[in-house]
Amino acid sequence: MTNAEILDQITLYAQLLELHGENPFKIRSYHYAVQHLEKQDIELSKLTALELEKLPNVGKAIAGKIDEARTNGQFHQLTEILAKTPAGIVDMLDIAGLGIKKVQFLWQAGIEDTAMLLQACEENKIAEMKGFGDKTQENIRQSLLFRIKQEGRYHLPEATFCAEQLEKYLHATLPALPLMLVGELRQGYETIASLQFIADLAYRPQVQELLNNAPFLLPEMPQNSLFAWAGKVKELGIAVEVRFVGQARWGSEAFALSASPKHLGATFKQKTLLQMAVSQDFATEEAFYQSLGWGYVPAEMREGTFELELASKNTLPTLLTAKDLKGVLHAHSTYSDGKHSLQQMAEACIAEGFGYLGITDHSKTAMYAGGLSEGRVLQQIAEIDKLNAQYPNFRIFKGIESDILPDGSLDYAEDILKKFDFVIASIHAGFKMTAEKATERLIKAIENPYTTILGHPTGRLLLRREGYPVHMEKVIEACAQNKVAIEINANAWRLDLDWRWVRLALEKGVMLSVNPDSHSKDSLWDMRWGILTGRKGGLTASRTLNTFSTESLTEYFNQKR
DNA sequence: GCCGTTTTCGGCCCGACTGTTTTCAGTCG
Repeated sequence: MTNAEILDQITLYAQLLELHGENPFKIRSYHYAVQHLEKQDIELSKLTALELEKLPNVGKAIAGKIDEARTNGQFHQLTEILAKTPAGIVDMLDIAGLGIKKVQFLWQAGIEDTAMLLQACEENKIAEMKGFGDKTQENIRQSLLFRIKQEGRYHLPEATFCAEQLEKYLHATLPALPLMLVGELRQGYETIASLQFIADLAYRPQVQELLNNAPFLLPEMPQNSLFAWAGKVKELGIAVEVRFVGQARWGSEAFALSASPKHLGATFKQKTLLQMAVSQDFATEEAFYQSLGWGYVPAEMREGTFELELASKNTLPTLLTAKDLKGVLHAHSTYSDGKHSLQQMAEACIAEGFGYLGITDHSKTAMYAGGLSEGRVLQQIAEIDKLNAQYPNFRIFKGIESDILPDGSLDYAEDILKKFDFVIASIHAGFKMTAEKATERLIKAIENPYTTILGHPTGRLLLRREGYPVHMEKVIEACAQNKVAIEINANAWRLDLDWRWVRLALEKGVMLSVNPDSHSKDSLWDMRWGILTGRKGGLTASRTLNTFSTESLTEYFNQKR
């Protein structure tokens, strides 16, 4: 059992205790324990019961629950309290804008699930309840509608994990099986509803047999069509489809299943691309594009927009790949809310073959994340100097993720700001803004001479909350004017800048930076999700800040300052 | 429930923001 799974159980238990009116101090100690354990670089499932008890903020009671959870899957106190709580109430705890107190109140009022809650909102009943009001009701309604819209969608890492699991599983028995990921995951969308593959038709009986017996899959009934296997991944529920295709038509089908409707519907000599592809047998997608006299369009780019013209003129760019990246910008350490020390982060980057790390802990306003006071900034800078002296072929850049304050200013005075090599400016609080206000706030931060990179421009959390509304054209224009790069925050919950804006940023001459926003050394390669996002928008290595060599990046930072 | 001790009970208690209120409760990062 992973740390996250164990800690999720403890957090849920604490929420339920609060819902049932337990002592607040007791509840707080569960939250404290989780908060501290999240930052510990240890594997909970590997510690002995005695070692667990010795951890800070963990005593006999919590150690016992962790121990039971990892052996039995769930500790019995959680099982019991869940049995006393309607499932719909537990579900409500996840809705943005609803905390324990409000859920408690709704429960007492007889509203026991989200369907009832939505209906009550539509009937204007929530606004009339004590402690609620028009705005709260509307916020709840919006959260519920957002959830409904996102239902059945998954973040890239979990979808990718399932896809890789399936590939490994089939190849374990059939190493030579031609199998290819197609569909939305291959196209690199920010969230995923289903996994699609094509497999060689000649292997159909064996593959169907294997899939029907896969311990992690649930076949759809009735099953076993002649051309496809359908089902879902048991635990996650994500849909899976494997289509059987002969080698002769492999390219035709791969193409038909790995492009957006607009790309498929684009016309070529009075026919759509889809018609062109399926009316003939193409063994490879390359052969299909060649038959049009076009360059090969990578699956991520097949959106039916700018790529069509570039393909027809054979001027498609060579897209960014993982091996182009020379370093990591935007990472946190134990100075703020990261899990690993500055030195551990640096050494993890060295181990991955990177040439530099731009460390960017939170700034002082981000109290909840242990943001750095001026004193701590100076301390960190001193440590960076010391470490840099130790590493001959590696460089730590002094950075900060500075909060953009409500008025658009940055978080430190000039004497501190000028000590950094670079500054990522991000909004972390005060999301309730009109698009005008948000745009103005961002532009003021972009115009600050110390801002090097604009961090996660909309603040969205995929499948969880919409970002603040932004007039993105204006923000991109301001970045172009002020030579500020824009981050593609590669955390799979963000992927912000959205790929739909990458092209405009490139056209305006804005540099992009694929940033992992790492809070531990294990998440440096979250950058892979950002690479996908960039590729969808046509991002190339030369326009990506962290493909620069250490020397070029130093020069870039110096010029900016 | 955890911690720390003047060692077995008493103290623990973020802070900005929002939307309710009419001085504050609830939420959230």
